[in-house]
Amino acid sequence: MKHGKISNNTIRRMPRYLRALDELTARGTNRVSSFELGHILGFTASQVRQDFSCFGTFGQQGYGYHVPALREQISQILGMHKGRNAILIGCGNIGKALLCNFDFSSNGINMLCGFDTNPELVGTHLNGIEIRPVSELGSFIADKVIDMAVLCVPPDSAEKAADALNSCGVEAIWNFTNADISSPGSKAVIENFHFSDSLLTLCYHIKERATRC
Amino acid sequence: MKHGKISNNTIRRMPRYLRALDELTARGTNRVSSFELGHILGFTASQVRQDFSCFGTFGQQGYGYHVPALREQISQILGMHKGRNAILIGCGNIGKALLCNFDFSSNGINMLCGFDTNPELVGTHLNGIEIRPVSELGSFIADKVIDMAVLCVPPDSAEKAADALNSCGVEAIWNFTNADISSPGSKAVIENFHFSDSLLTLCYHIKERATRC
DNA sequence: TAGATTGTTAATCGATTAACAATC
DNA sequence: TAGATTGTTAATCGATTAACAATC
Repeated sequence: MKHGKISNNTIRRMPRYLRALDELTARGTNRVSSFELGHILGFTASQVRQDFSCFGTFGQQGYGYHVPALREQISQILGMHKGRNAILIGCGNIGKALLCNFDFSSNGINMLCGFDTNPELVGTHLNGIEIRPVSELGSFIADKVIDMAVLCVPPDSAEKAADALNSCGVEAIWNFTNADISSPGSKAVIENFHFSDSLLTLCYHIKERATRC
Repeated sequence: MKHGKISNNTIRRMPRYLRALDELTARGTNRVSSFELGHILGFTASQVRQDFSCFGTFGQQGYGYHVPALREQISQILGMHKGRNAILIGCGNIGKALLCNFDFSSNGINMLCGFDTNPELVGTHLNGIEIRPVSELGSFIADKVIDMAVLCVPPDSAEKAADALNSCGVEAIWNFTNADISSPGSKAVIENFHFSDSLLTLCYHIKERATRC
């Protein structure tokens, strides 16, 4: 699978292709053209082909793309078969909702355990996942490969928690703290998930629409 | 406040400026240059000035920007003072976490009530917000202005729920269903919040990093 | 074979960066 | 006044779209 530097826009479109392909599979569709796939997602056929061509050649001239094969290719591109180990820090409302609700395993993630400072939570299980005391974080990570930490602590503890994870050698942080964590020496990849950024964007569009009418 | 067509990238940067300004305020900083503000967020000074210039002139030559004034301007741009009315559909784990956890009011949103089909939830309150039966959705909306619906139903009910909201004249949908809702006749603005898209992007970066080493 | 559709190269469009006169 | 920093225009860079030869 060739590739040089892939643009961020292209990378962010890959999970959307995956979702569209799953939808097509659910409908029993076996074959799709770049035009049709683009149409589902609101992209041009050109863009679809351009995106895929960054990673290799997955289609067939005159035919299009075989849905199950393309889905598999994209899932490879995204590294979904790697069985990444993850932990979750901060088992308050959001952390709890993620542990109980989000299907980590179908996205290729093994959620090993949660961590919290609250003694009432420590020792309990959420959706079969044990909650451990944050004090054990270092020793827990020490003898394992932890690819990802899902960070759900309150905003004011975010920076400190991120530093701790960085020094433990965690590869990636999925940041739900609503604080920007930008530890200067940070080596981990950070994916920020800011609820209010998304909400405020929506508010802007509501306002714009109102002033146009 | 002049403006023509603002690029999507610029709009999505506005909430981040807001967050950076709140951080500066918390530190007691009263004045900031485009360079400093950009530095916090990883943008160039040029980009910061270019972004703001889409909406007007908020700075002062030789001085920079007055932090509280700029914050207020951005909050105006985003329409945060409008007191938008919102409802939440689907009070399962994610819906519940949002109702209990997310500070709607500090983002200028009045969360009026939740809706669910589960008779055990109907009539209860979450964080002081009443849960009503979905059957009452139409009549509830009928005599009010509902600017936004936060959609937290299971993926397979997403399309149907979105259609219902559309026909009630809801302006905007904040979509947490992990399904793409793209009702062709849809007039509402839709902001998708897909957990797995974000997670898979992170997985990609982990994989890339691993293959580079 | 004729029709369809790919992968890729070239053209266009838009967004970011650089430069600089204006001015606080 | 001298220094700093804006707002804006011009230059560059990158991403999207269009076109088309290759070929299933």
